[in-house]
Amino acid sequence: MIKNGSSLVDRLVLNPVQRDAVVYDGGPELVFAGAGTGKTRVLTSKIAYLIDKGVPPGKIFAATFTNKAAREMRTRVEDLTGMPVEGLWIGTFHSLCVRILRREGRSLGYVPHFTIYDSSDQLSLMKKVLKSLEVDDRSMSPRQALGIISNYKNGCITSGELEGRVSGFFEQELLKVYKTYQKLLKEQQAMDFDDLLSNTVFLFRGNEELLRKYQSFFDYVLVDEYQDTNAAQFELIKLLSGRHRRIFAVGDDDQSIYGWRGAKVENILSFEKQFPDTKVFKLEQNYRSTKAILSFANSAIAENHYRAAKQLWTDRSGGEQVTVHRYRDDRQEADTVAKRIASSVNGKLRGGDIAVLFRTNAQSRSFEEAFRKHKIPYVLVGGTGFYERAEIKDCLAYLRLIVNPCDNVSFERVFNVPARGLGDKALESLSAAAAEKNSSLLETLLSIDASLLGSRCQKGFSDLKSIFELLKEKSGCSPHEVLHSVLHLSGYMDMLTNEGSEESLGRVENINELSSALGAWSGENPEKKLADFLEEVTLISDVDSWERKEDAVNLMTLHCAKGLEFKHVFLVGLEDGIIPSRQNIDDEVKTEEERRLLYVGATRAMEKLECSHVDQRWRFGDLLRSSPSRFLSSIPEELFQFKDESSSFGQIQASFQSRTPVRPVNTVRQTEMPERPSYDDFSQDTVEYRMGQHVKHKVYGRGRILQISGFGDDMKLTVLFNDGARRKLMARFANFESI
DNA sequence: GGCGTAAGACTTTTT
DNA sequence: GTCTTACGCC
Repeated sequence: MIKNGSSLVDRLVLNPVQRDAVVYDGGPELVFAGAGTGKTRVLTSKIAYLIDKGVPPGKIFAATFTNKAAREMRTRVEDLTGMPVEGLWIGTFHSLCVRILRREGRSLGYVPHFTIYDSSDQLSLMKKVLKSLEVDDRSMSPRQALGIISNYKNGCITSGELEGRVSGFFEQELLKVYKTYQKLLKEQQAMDFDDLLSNTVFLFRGNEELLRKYQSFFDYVLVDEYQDTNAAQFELIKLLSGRHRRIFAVGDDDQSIYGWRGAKVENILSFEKQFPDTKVFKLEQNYRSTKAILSFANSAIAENHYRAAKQLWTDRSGGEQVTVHRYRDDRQEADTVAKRIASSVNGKLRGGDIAVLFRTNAQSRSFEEAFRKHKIPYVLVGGTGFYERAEIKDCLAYLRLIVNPCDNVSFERVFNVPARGLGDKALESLSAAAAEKNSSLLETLLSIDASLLGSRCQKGFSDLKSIFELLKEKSGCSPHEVLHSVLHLSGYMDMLTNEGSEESLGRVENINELSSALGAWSGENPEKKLADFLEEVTLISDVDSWERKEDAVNLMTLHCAKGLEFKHVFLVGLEDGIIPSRQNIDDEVKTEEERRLLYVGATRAMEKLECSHVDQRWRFGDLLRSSPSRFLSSIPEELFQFKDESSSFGQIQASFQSRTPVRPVNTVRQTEMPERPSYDDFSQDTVEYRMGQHVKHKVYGRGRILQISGFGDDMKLTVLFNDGARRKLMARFANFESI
């Protein structure tokens, strides 16, 4: 396969710009890599090139966006170099940081086997924090508090730094919450996702010697998807490459879609300022899509102002025209897409070559139903993952407690599962004892006489105590055996089998699946421990476990689709309020991110792109009317073909824009829609309402309309009144007074 | 003091 | 439509 004598760089299949980017070795380097321009190829070639030049793999730090990308890149590098690349630091920022924190976290007060809290664990902890601080839950919701704290952490701002900087009651309150939340995390030897990044930064900030050690430990710092790095990741990169400045970043500002998670497009746009003497390469030749698709995507993204100048091109001329379909409702949309897929799949085009991409997970439902109905195999990427199921989380909570007995969140999750007569009062008395001993709940339970806790729950406590005593003895066994013991000693399996319902049978099946997954994992990683399994399971992402199946159509969100490609792509639900999302529609910066999301979706397609929007969509059990996405109206008509299928005859219409006027934001007005005979009854609406409209109610006073749902006699209005209450009213009974 | 039922909130996107 | 929370019952 490999010609002897030729150097590796000659064997790499690269165009001139790609090649220049791979061999450049003169300091900071930024590669703008548009969609489909061979970004992964450049990155893997670069790593292979460095290794071939004699850089030990262990001296390369390469951050990718998903674990899947890391796995694939490792394999490709091994293919290119022809040898295993032991010791290469490649992974997501989160997993690379965990690796550093497990080694060095002691100086931050963490044991090596600390627990990683996922978002539901975070929520449990935050609820506890707000309760203990007696924060009025009307002024601050747990989610809101977590969101703000997450922003602080992504910016590496400690609660200490906030001190003295905050004013106002809410901020003072929040600071207390932030402090308590962090204090509890540390007491429980747990970190949330944000901590993994920020704590690594704090570790290096606070320890010059350690920083120097890691600065010389890594000779090269490579970052994929640079446009989606946040402030913490940026600082980490800067710290690690501080000595040698050998930093190589690849990204595409047009594909920055994680701003809501703290990612900063500025990182890529101001890279040259941050790292002087940067050499910039621009990959603009697209090898993925047809010209028709690329023109459509280019035109959509051209509306954005905040972006680096560039223009993707391809020498693949022509291709099938992009189509935009209009459907009556989301059911028709799903059904028609399913039918079209069924008829287009053949020997050359398999289900696995096709993807249906949507903005929100909720949209997947109608497609799942339609695919089942038409017997089309599909895989849904994401949604509620296996490891988020209650029974799986319960099992994992037991396992976590064996690894880390300080983990009170896990303890509270399972201390009465299966039910053993322990409730709030029992927890209260144990908590009090734990506070007195300055110890965790489980450790307290194990160390004290159960009879000291309330008389009523003694039996339960002594049962629980002996369960964990027995489990402790098993902690030296293989992870698989430990899980087995958990399931049987805790009574969890008995609980499910005794119940005997269909649901509990499903749960048993899931647990068996977990058990075999753990067994298989142990087989593949004999040297790894239970703690490693728990870590992997927590840091796993939706796409990580996705594998293209030959015949299964892929259903996923636009975010999940990043980095993937499919021959045929269906971009569905292109409506105002969906994309751009309702909560981002009034904000210019956020709307630009939504447009990039559309761009990401469109550029996933290789041969055929089919877009759609619907007139009405079910939401919360109500039928909501929608209008085509504003993004569509900025794309020149000649770049796509519009097909109105909302009346079931699917006649082709010459023009998109002339038939479907762009309507003002969120107005609900039947008459603005093009004529649709079957829906004439809408016009019976006698009163018109707008989102945001101010109204005055006889009883509740003044307020503002937040949402309108249903139509005709069923129209419901959600109104936020000035007394702070949110009420849902039937429009026809509302009888608002004139203002 | 725990357990079951009904109203209530709720959906953007995820490591 | 689904998951969470509050309340009343046993």
